[in-house]
Amino acid sequence: MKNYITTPIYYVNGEAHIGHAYTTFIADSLARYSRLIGNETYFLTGTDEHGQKIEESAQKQNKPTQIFADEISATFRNLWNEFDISYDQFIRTTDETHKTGVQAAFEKMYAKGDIYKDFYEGNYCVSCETFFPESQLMDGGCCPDCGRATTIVKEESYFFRLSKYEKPLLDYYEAHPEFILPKSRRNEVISFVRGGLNDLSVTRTSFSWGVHLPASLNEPKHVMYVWLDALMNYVTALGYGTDEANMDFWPANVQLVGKDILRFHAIYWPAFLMSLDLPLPKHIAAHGWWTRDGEKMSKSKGNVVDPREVSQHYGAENFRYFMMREVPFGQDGDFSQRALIDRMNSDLSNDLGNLLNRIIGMSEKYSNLLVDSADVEKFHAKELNDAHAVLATLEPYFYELQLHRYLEELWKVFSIGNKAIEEHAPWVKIKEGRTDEALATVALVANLLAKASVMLHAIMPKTTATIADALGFEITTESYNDLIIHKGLLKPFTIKKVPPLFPRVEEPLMQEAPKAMSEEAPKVELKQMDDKKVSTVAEEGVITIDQFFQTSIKIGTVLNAQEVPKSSKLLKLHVDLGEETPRQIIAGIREYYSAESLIGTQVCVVANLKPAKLMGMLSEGMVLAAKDSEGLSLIRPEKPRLSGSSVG
RNA sequence: GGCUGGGUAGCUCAGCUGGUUAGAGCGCUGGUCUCAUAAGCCGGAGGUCGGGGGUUCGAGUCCCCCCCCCGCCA
Repeated sequence: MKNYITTPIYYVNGEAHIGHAYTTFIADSLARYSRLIGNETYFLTGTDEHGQKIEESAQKQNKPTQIFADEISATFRNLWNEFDISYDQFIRTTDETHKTGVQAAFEKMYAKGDIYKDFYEGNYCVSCETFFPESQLMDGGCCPDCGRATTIVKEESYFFRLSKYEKPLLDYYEAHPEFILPKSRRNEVISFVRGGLNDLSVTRTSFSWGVHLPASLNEPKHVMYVWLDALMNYVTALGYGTDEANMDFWPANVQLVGKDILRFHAIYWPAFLMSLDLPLPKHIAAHGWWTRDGEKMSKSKGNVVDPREVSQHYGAENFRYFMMREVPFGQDGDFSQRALIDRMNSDLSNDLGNLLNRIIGMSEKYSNLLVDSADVEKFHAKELNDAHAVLATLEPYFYELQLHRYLEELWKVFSIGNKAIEEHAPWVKIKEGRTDEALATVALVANLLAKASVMLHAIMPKTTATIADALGFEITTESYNDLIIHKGLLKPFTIKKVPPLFPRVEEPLMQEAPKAMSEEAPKVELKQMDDKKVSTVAEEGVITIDQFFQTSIKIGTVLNAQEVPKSSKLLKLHVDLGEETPRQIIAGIREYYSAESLIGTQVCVVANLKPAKLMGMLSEGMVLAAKDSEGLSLIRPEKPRLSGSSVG
């Protein structure tokens, strides 16, 4: 079977970040898995280098555009090389073969009548390389995507008849429910297409850094729209429009994209392919974003995760394991050193690494490091069966891109191993003279580790190669067939003593990201939790003194305060109300008060409010504050009072 | 505002077409072994399944209303 896997080509307007790494890790894992199980596999990545933005960035740096593109492109390629990404080709849209291929495609679409010449007038955002209709612009004519100013551009342009493909696309989505993954994204695309598709302007005359139109059209002023240019890379890489050398890999099996560029890949791209009479890829798979410590990453906050830095401190494959294991495909993930460390310690050190050490230790003591599978089936048929049952369930997860589930299931094999050792206690058997039984248990675990390593190989290629080496075999398609498909066992071997593969990590190894106070502070209405209660109690806006005193307001001293992750509004406070334990109060005041500034100060707290959960945390009270258009002001005692003093 | 998806243990989530005491991993906690990376194994605590109505012999699972969160579109 032929299997073609692609990442998007990355735009060379900035350096690689965790998002690029994530996409590439997934794609690499898919490619490695595909090769392991014996598929003929082609894995493509590369860089997208055309467009006005690149031209301008190069000018700013006073560099020829090509040199600028060369440099940034190289940073991506170098990073992937450092990460041992197993790409078969690194395409660049400035490659001559690519340009030729795109021109061939353009010619074909034109000949078919899918591309025609007209005029385009509209508000153009240089940064996003996109025209926006008047109705979509923000105040002052700014771009709805990036917020930068747009300019009115009228230019001669060629158009692609996207409207013609509205119906065929909808039919295709309908007939191929697995085309767009995950499903939630599919709904978005369908509803977008149902809203109607306009023809797409696919050439520009306002700049020149792009693929020129085919000579046959004699249009030297025009260059191609970057997205037409860029999307075509997936087939020009296989030789479309040139030597066609690898076109038998088309259609692609999985084309990975970030959720931000799904629309281009799920609408424009299949429409282009239909126009070219090429089959559509099996899956367009959109993954989510990463945040850090619950916050969006941005350069201005200085909390961007540098994949190189993480890998230097924690190990590239550990990082990679973490990303694959932590997040269901399509969902956003959160990177934190704590989460990474927890994963490494509990999954890698405790379950996997320690298990290997256990059998190294035993075989050294009991059999001079010799491991023989001869008696495994005799004494451990059950464990072996259980493990094979687990291994047999794994494959679909990979095809569904559910790598986190894949790994979760795979880990059951290590659990079987750890339990088997416990249950059969080889150290006891040895004392009883039942050496063959003890050694069978060791051999069982060696085989479990071997099998699991094979299945983990796509995610952690180097680490699993080390394990395999220690267990006297090599991870290849042959050993996959032998150990997994045919449920074979390891030949007798001498186990190699290796130092712990995953030393436990106790403390964060990297400097923490600066805790950014939300500097943009969007004006959002604070949720007044008790608005409704007050209004129901207060008929006609008047209450009795008794009703008022139903509310217990007390003076509290803030002992501790910290930002609530994933929330721009909330602070978590620990407030002393003179009770045995301080109250935890989640207060929506973060936009106006920093956590530090509150510690040690006094506030007024509604003490008998029914506890409520905010962002999953219990809030045992409400801090009183006054609010107007200027913002929020906490109500505080004029002079310090004892914690717990009542107000009224 | 319109349309998706979702709100289940401290955290991250599983729970197919409604059916015994609602599950997993991590975390917490009690116990225990000693081959091992203070790892492993066994046990435990912890959930009015967002709220309210309804259908049903029976609802986390179906219907209606409401609240909240993410996303897409306006």
